[in-house]
Amino acid sequence: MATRTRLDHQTRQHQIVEAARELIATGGVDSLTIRGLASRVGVTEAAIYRHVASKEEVMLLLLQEVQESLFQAISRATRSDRHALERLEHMLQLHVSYVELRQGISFVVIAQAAQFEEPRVRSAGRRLVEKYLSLVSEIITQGIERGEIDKTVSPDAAAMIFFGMIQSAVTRWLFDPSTHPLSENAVAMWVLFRTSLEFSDEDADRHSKEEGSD
Amino acid sequence: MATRTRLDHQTRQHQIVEAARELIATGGVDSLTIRGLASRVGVTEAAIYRHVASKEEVMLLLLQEVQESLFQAISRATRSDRHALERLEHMLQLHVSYVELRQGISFVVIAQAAQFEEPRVRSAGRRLVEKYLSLVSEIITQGIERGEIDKTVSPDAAAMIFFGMIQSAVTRWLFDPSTHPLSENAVAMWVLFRTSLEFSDEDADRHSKEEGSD
DNA sequence: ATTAAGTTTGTAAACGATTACTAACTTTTT
DNA sequence: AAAAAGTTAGTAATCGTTTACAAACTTAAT
Repeated sequence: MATRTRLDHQTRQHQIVEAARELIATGGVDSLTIRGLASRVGVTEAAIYRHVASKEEVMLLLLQEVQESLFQAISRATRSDRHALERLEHMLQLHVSYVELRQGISFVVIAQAAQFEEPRVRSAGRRLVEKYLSLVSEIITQGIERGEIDKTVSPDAAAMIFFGMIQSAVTRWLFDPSTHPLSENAVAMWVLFRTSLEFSDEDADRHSKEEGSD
Repeated sequence: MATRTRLDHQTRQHQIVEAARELIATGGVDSLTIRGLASRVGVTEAAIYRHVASKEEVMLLLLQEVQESLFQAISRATRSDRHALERLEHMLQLHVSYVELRQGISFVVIAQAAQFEEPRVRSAGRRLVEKYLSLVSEIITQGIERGEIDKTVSPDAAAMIFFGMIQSAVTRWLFDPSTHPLSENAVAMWVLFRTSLEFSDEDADRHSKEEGSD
């Protein structure tokens, strides 16, 4: 029988990133230390450096992991065969579930990256935010082209409001999760926000046309 | 003249809080250290403890200062003789100016307080957010009562979107101030968001006073 | 098949630097 | 004189990181 105790490099690195995520989730960014990582992974501090160059790299890997897992989580909402407003609502719901599952780690990591001095960490955080905004903005742009969203809507501004809705909901939720349920607040905001994306009643005849290719 | 030493004490304490603000503004929350405070105030580290019990108290005082200065900054927009939408727009503008002036420390401090373990710091941050939301919510409620805002609007949800707009604008701005001007993005979002507060065309009682000036 | 060399992954122990904070003493203010 | 506010000098603890070394496994040469 082969010995299973051996773990390859990538697995360990992944363990480290996961440990980083758990540390931050339970104790905030200040709880992310090499000692804490070592303790949680179950090895010595020096062993951490076998799989990671520095604490800064842990932060970069974590940022990368957050980006991948977040976009993975909301990917189901981006199928373009649905109505734009439905996609956005679904996306909001998936995003909220993701935040709850990961205990608001994305918010904390982004806020931390924004005050980092180190350019690589900063730009990793910046790219994450910009990529998210682009995704939302694209859905809205497509919705306008298809006549599902009012054409006077600025896609970029709408994307920022969408992102901001999640930020404000998470902020409140981080302070007091029990009295500020995430999905409840998110839904309440969405109900309001979607009215600004929908058509005014003046142009109501156009929205009922059948969708045609090209 | 026999000036009270207590007043001097408060002056020094105020210097310390201001130094804390500057440290965070330039280098993030990690830059807030007793050593850094002492260096900026121009005294030794031990002298800091003559006016402040602990670093935690610095954080509490800073939270308090942020709350006072923020509400001071936006107070001009809360005069109830104006149209609710005008008040909100003015408030957004004043808030944005405040963030620019203080280099976004309100955002940073709130995000930090949200991940603090210490209950006093946490609840100080929570109260700040809740007080802000209440203020916005009240303006909207008043606007509904006066018939200036659609009565189907949920004041609490609208307040959270309002708060979220600032958060998303500041987030982007912290990452890249030059390419994401704060007020520009804020105005773009406001233009969109206000449409969800205004009346639908169902009630043809057309209010033709957009500016409201006499 | 055995041996030799190389790689990977771990350890124990320490590194210098920095953290928040304190005790004891001196200076300044009232 | 007494209180307030400053200093010097130090604490123990923790930080990220490095060094020296060893066991385990892989590969190559004999």
